[in-house]
Amino acid sequence: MHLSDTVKKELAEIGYFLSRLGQSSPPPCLGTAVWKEAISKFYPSYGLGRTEKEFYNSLKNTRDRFDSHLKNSREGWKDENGNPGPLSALNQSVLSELDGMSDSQLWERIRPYAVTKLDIKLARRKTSDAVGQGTKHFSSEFSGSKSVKARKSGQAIVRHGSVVDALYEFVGLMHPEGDVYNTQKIDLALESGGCLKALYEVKTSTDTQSLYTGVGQLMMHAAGNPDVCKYLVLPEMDKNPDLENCLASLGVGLICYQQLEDKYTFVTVL
DNA sequence: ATCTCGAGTCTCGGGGAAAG
DNA sequence: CTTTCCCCGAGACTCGAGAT
Repeated sequence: MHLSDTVKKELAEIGYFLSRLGQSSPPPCLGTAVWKEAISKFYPSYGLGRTEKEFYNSLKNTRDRFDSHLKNSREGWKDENGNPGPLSALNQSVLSELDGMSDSQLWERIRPYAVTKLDIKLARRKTSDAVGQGTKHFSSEFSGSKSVKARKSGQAIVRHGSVVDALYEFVGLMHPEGDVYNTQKIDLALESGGCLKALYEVKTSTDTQSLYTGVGQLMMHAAGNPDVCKYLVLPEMDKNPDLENCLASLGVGLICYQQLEDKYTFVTVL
C-alpha cells in the first residue's frame, strides 16, 4: 500500500482535525456522534482500495498519535517520562501548520475531504437492497492485490468530498421524487419507487487513468442490472467528441461540474 | 448476555542508512 | 555492490466499558 505524499499529508491533516475537534465524541461538524461513522465520511475519498476496516484502523491511529499533543479527553501516546510521544516528520509539520488555525478555519480546510452526506447505516441497507435487486457487485471490493498507485497530481482528490456532497443536492433537485444516497463504494446513487435508477461516479481529474477507473467502477457496480443509468461526473473540460462518443456507445452519461468559489454547478452533457 | 465502540498496545514489513 | 540493521508507519489486536 503506497500512498502519494499529498494523500499522506491530507490523511495526517484529517487525523489532526479528528484529534483536535473530537473530544469525547467526534467533531460536531461531521454530523455524527459515533467515531466509526465520522471516520467513514472520509472513506469514499481516501479509501483507495483499502477495506473499511483497514481504513478505520489506520485513520483512528493517525488521530491517536496527535492526542498527546492536544487537549482532549484521550491520553494518546506518551514516552516513558509521560511526555507527548514523538511525531513523525510529516505529522510534526502538519501539527505546526494547523495549530495556528481557528477551529472554523480548520474545518474549512478539512471540509472538502469529507463526504458529509454519507450515512453509513443507510448505505449498508441500500447496498443490500441493491444486491437483492440483482445488482450483484454493487458493493464489491474488486481489490486483488493491495497496491495503490501514487498519484502524481497534487490535487487529485482534495475536492472529491465537496463535489459528492454538492452532487447530492443537485441530483436531489433534479429528481424530487427520487431517493438519493451515497454508499461506501459508490459516490452517489438514485432510486425511485424502491428501484435503483442511476449511479454516479465522481472524478476530480480528467486524466485517462481517472476515466478508465470511473467507467470501470460504473460498469462493475451496475453489473446485473441493465436498467440502471450510469453517469461519470468530471470537472469542466474542453469539448471532447471522442470521449463523448465513446461514453455514449458504452451507455455512460457524462455530467460536468464547475467550481465557483465554494459552490459547484453541474451540467448534464450526455 | 451479547454486541458495539473506543483507548491503547503490539506486530510486521518496507525502505533506507550503515556496515561489510 | 550486498547484506544487515534499524526506524517508522500501516494496520491488527486486546481489553474494558457501555449500550441494548
